[in-house]
Order: sequence, then structure tokens, then C-alpha cells
Amino acid sequence: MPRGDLLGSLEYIVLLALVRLGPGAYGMTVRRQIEARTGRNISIGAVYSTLERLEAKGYVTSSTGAPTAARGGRAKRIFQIDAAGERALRTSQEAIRKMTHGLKRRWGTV
Amino acid sequence: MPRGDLLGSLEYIVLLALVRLGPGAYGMTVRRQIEARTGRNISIGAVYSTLERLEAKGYVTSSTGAPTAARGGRAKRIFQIDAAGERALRTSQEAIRKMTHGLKRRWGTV
DNA sequence: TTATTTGTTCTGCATAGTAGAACAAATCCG
DNA sequence: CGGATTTGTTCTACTATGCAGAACAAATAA
Repeated sequence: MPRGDLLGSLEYIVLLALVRLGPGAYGMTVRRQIEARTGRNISIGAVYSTLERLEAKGYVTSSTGAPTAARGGRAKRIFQIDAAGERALRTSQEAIRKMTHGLKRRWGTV
Repeated sequence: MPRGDLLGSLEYIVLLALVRLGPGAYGMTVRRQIEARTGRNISIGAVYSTLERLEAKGYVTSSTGAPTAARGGRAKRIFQIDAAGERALRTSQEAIRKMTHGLKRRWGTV
């Protein structure tokens, strides 16, 4: 693993999306969440490959949910952030905070 | 270019380091600044390649400074963030803020 | 029984991150 | 002077991340 435990930029926001969405999050909703919040248009392939990498690192767990009765509603792959993922998120946030701290006047929040 | 204009995670903190350091920043001080602030130990090669990429994108400008009279003090390559870089920084910060907004209670600042 | 919809996986490539050795230029000091 | 030392940058080689879009799968509608 490259940098100790720092998240890539997409990994970071995908993890945040999972936190926002809470239980029942899956690929499509993660994508929509990110687009809705940031306006950033991201391909579904990018979302999944990130989620998969996150899972490989043990930051996220996936499980198959039951299909809904909606038209085309096939079984979903549910993703959920776990303890290590929350830790990684906090670590990244801390690093940013430390780099930003004191720049408030000039740079606003975060 | 992949994502619209979002910075990579290292690009982000290197840019922040430049803001912190202000005029006269150069490779070695950028590295030290990051290490001092975040505790993250980063190789000098990583710093330079990031700075170079940032320069290629027009986010940063470099120029050769005069050598100091200190032992081994050779001419430095001075780096300075410029307008486009500040914009990119703000855009990334905004994206993070939007993803984090409302999670305060659970996730603290940032 | 095929058209449509929702959702995931696969493929292939572009960009970013990383370490460390090599190299360069200056000063120190015998 | 000229080698040792110090500060600083560049080069090399590779791994990890980010990204898009096509292919594929499974469900319902009609």
C-alpha cells in the first residue's frame, strides 16, 4: 500500500457518501448521492471500482440484498462502511484539518 | 483530463502547503511542512513529481531563486500557487464541504 | 418472448502517488 | 586546490487510483 493509510480523493468522497446514505447504500445511490451533493458527474464504473478497492482494504463490507418488486428491481449489492473505514476517514480528515488550520481567515472553512 | 478539475489527495495537501509557506516555498520546505503538520512521512520524489504535475496544469509556477550563502545552499526552485491553483483548491474544498455538511454531529469538523 | 428497466461486472487505459538513487552545486576545511 | 559534506533537484521505475463505457445479468411489463 502506498501512503500509510491516506485515502485517495474519490475514496474519500465515496466513503462520505456511504456515511450519508447509511444502511442500504448501493452502487447507484452512491453515485447519485455524489452527483446530487457535489454536482460532480461520475461514471458508474468509477464508483464500483472504488467501492471494490475499499472493500479489498477492509474499509467497506458488501452483501447481497433482496430484490425489490419494482420494475427491473434486481438484487442489490449493499455496501456499508466499517470501523476501519471510519478510522481511515477520520485520519484523512485530520490531515486536511491540520494542513488547513489557521488558514481560516483566508480560506474559509475546511 | 479525468475528473473535471478535482485535485488528487496529495495535490491537495501540497497546494495547501504552498499556501501556508507563502513566497519562497521550495521542494524541501514543502516536504517538511507536510511532515511537520500531518506527521505523514513523504518522499522528496513524491513532492517534486506532484509539484511538477501541478505546474503542468497551470496551478503553480516555479522560478529559480538566488542561492543562499549557507553551507551547501544551492539555488532553489521556488514554487508559488497561482490563481487557477487557488480556484482548484477552493473547488475541492467545496466538494468536501458539501459531502460533509450535516454530518457534523457525528463527524466533527471538516 | 421481447422490450424495458435497474443494477453490476468487465475491459482497457489515463492519471496520480511513491521511493530512492543519481546528479548538481554550493561551502568547508585540511 | 580538491575531497568531504550539505542542500537541493532530477531521473527512473513502478504501483495504485481514477475513469468511462460496453457488456452482462436479472427482474418486470406488456
